[in-house]
Amino acid sequence: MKTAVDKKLLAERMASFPELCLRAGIRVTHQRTEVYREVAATLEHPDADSIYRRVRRRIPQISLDTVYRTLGLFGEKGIISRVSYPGDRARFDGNTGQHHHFICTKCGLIRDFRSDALDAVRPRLKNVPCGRITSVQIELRGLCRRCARA
Amino acid sequence: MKTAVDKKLLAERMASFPELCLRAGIRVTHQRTEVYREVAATLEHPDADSIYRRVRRRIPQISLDTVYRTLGLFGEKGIISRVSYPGDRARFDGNTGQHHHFICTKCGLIRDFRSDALDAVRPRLKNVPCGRITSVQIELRGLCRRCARA
DNA sequence: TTATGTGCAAATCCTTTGCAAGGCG
DNA sequence: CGCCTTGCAAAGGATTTGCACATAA
Repeated sequence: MKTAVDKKLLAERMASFPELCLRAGIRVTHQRTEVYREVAATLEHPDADSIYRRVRRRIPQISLDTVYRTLGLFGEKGIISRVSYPGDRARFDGNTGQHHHFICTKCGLIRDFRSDALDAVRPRLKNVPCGRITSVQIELRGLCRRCARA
Repeated sequence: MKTAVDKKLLAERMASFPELCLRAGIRVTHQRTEVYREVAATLEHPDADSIYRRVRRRIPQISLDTVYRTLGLFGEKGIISRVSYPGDRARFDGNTGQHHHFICTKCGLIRDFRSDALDAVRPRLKNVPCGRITSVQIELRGLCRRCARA
């Protein structure tokens, strides 16, 4: 299964990183750049510890708490998004565009997907008895192909 | 805002509890009955500690870990459902039927809702490139009426 | 009676925080 | 240079676990 982001997309994301920081009013540091790179480079929705381990390959002396602080900050500023599922730790996603999630209930795999059919649901939500709606996200749960086979 | 489940619905849920345990292959105990009652009685999606505090009014000597174990077990067996949102602890919901969630991004309020329009989306998901889909859940994020006013 | 469930206490895991030193703008 | 960031170490909070006793079936 494909786990790495397309090389060109990654390059674009990395190129826009200083701009993202500027708009967010935060400084560009070596640590932040590498944390962003790891989140932006994978389709796997890694947790904080995985990111820590991967970033250490480039910055051996980085500390786990810096990774946590950085991820929390990025999440707050909308530079990445934060995802969480019952019984699981927080996970992070470099894809901040409109998308939905498929979650395998057996192995925990999370996969982004887009769907025009699903996006079309949005206008139908006028009659839902809530306040002001800012986002619509659909979660599909089930078994991924690999787990379905087993 | 309404926070308690309709009396009649609660009575039905309590009446079906022994049956639910039987099907799940677990024993009916005083503690489990009261933990279930608290989750089944509220629309508020309480966390483990709230449930602990409420159940203690009926069983003062119950321990927090029993509440955790019970909630975890109920979640596994599908007797209640477990919900979680980024940066928040686990929360529990006595409504196991098909429904969706509205989440207030400011105050954390979670509200169940049903929607035929949303349910209609389900058949359109054939072409989503995932494995076998067992549930479709839609999450609306935004501001609840109270927060929108402020 | 016998497998299950409970309470207690301690452990574990994830995450956050205070503070002094370092580095970006 | 001044404020923002980092690393370290320690704290914090939620949740889980081992074990002996209690209890539902």
